Amino acid sequence: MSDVKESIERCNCNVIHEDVVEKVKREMPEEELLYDLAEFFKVFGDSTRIKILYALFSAEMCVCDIAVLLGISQSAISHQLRVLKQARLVKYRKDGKVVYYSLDDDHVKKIFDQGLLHIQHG
Amino acid sequence: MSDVKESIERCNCNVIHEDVVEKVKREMPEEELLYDLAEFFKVFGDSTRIKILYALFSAEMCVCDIAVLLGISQSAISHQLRVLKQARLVKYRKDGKVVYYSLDDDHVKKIFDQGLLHIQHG
DNA sequence: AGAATATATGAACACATGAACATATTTAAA
DNA sequence: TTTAAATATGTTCATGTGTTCATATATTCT
Repeated sequence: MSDVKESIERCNCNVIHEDVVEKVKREMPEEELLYDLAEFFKVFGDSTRIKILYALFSAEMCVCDIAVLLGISQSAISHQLRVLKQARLVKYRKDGKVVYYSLDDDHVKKIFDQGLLHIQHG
Repeated sequence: MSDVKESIERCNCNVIHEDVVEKVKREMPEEELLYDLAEFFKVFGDSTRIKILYALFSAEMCVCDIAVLLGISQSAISHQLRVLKQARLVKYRKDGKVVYYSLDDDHVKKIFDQGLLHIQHG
């Protein structure tokens, strides 16, 4: 029987600090959690969605208001609201034909603030 | 002369809460800042980069170590480290042929923690 | 100087993604 | 029950992105 570990992890270089790699491997969260985290941040990786979220920091808004505010088509806004909804970042309330969206998360503001701190290179 | 504002912002719906839109418009940060913020979060929107950053939470590592740890090619790791470097999230130190990477930001951990809090739906 | 090693880089390819457009759905009013 | 209005959804298209492969650069060792 050949060594499994050896066949899986192959690298074209030799400087492997085994102790460091093992230590880090033990401290790393599960693969799936890190995947989910990346998916979560992917939602923030689009300026249209960022703008929508920032708008909702100020007030609850209907789809049309957001479209007018940002100068983007209603369809595009609706598609992005869907993404934000799936990520459980916004919630909505219906009033007749009009759908009002608002924030559904406390962490977003903190995350954005930390991001801004980094950008304004602190 | 036609009204400029009118020609720019056109929407196929009529339910526009002018007061809300104006209020939000005043409170919104500059367009460019929001764009930069989206660009910043875009860096976190990839699981390979998330893994690299989490690895560096535990220890300084050379490129090869990271490649072995994550089971990803040296080339791919190097490309992603470049992205992280450009975002000023990691720094490096050369020791002969070996290049050691480490974190260059205090906000990342806080941002990740907030992200995890959201995921583990709090 | 030449060989070997660690990392970086360029090009190509497969895949993901956002916007536009057309259309469907839902609700209210006539 | 038509009609109109607000929003949602499906499709298409152009663009962006991550990985691989090949190769370049840099550094050490002989």
